[in-house]
Amino acid sequence: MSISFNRIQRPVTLSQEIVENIERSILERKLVPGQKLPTEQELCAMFSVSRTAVREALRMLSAKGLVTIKKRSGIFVNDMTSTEAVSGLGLYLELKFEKDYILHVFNIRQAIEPHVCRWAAANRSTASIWELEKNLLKMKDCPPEDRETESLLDQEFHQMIAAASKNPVVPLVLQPVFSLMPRIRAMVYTHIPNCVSAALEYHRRILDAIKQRDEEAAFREMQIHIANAAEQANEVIDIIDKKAHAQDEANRTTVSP
Amino acid sequence: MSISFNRIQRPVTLSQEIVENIERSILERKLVPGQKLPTEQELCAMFSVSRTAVREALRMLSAKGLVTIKKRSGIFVNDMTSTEAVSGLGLYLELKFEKDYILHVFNIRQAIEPHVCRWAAANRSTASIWELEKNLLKMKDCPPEDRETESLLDQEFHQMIAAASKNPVVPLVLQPVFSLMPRIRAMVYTHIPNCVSAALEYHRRILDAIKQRDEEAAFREMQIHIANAAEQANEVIDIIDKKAHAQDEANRTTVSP
DNA sequence: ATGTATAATATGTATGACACAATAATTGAA
DNA sequence: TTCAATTATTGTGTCATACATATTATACAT
Repeated sequence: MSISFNRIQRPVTLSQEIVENIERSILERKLVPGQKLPTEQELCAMFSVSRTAVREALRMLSAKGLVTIKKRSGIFVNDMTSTEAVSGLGLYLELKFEKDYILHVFNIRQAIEPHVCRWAAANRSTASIWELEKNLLKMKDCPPEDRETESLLDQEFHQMIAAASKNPVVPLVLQPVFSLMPRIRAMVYTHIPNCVSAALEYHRRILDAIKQRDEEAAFREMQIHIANAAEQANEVIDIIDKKAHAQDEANRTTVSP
Repeated sequence: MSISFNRIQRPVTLSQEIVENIERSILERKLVPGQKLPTEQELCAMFSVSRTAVREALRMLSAKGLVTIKKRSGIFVNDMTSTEAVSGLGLYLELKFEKDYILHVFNIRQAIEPHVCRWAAANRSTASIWELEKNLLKMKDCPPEDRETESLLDQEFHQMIAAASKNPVVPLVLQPVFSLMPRIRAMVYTHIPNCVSAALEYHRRILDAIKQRDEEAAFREMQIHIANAAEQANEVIDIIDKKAHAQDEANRTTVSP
């Protein structure tokens, strides 16, 4: 392995320095969420730099999700949500995704989600039960051919359980999984166009367990649900591999007759 | 609860549009990592906008980690790493951290890491074994009073196991956990200044299991290791709570004599 | 071929200007 | 006096221009 050195960028740009400065202020709670920052002009004066530098710094901060720029109104410290915090993940996975992520994702789901479900059973509020019931109703009313909606509801169900666990780190941990699922589902549907979803029944049993605060049942039912989904995913992988293989054969025969 | 709607910012700024445009090109692989983008001037011409708009767009893209701006040289499409992808997480957790995250993090670690360790035992390469051995040696040589280094090595060990699992989603999933651990460790050390770490022994047993490809043992040993760490963490929580309580009492008596 | 000096290039920063929407201030009506 | 409509002000969005300075390429000398 040949190591490589990165170029040394000695003098940081002004805008970066401004970014770091403001970022530090936010981290140190000198600037609190919702608070309005000084105007561009004032910032220019404070840092003794041009508006160019200040504006570029503010754009970077907004791209990072630390501030919100309200057009022609002002710059405000943003109350970062977990969703924004992991927004970069979506882009990353969009770029790096490949088909064997399907198995990897399901392995992880099998490991984590039953536990999360148990915690949900232990800590769920009545409000979350209500939300989950609503979700189930919507799924019941969803026409079987409307895959789009069904996927959304399925995802929502699992995310609501993550929230119901009352462990604030769980949604962060599961974010990569949830980011990848739409793509995985799309792949499943393109290769098994007329697969039938049994999500509704599984969700019903899971919700019942959570409702009754039956931690063991919640764990078990979620385990069963994910195992079933994983099985489906495995079938898809097989089909994709077979198709790829067939394609390969076809190519070989045409290339070297 | 009165809901509130956020203002709709219809006319997106020019720089935003440019960002979306270039972002799309990167996502569609029209621009590949390492590739140099046109110069600012050329981009101005292509989009028919001022240099201001282009520059602000480029700054946002660089803040998002999609491009790297080399000073006075050019703008290059960045090959996003998973670390960059979740860089926003660090900021978020810095802002949101509170003491009960300790328990939440350990709950999650108990749920996930044994599984990850099992996968590592199944899929580990000889290279990863070597790396893990090196880590263990360094930890053995680490003086017990050097908490800083020990923490780093401990974290490294767990991250290396995550990598050894050969599941590319695992490091992403565990990122929030690893982001929080330094802070948690710092808290432990401030409240139990002379606690003694038994990490070395546990790590030894874990590595042995992985080396022998003994999946069950790997699972079990990691489970034991994390359970032990969680126990310590619980003690710390107790101590903190007691201190807080004592402080509370003190305040009460001084305020209302 | 290697190293140095020069020129061309691209980004970094500053300044000034103006459009336009959002807010604040003012005015007018009930 | 209170509320609504109008006007004024403010602050951001965008453009144009200029120059500084570091990087890269070119040419030249050794």
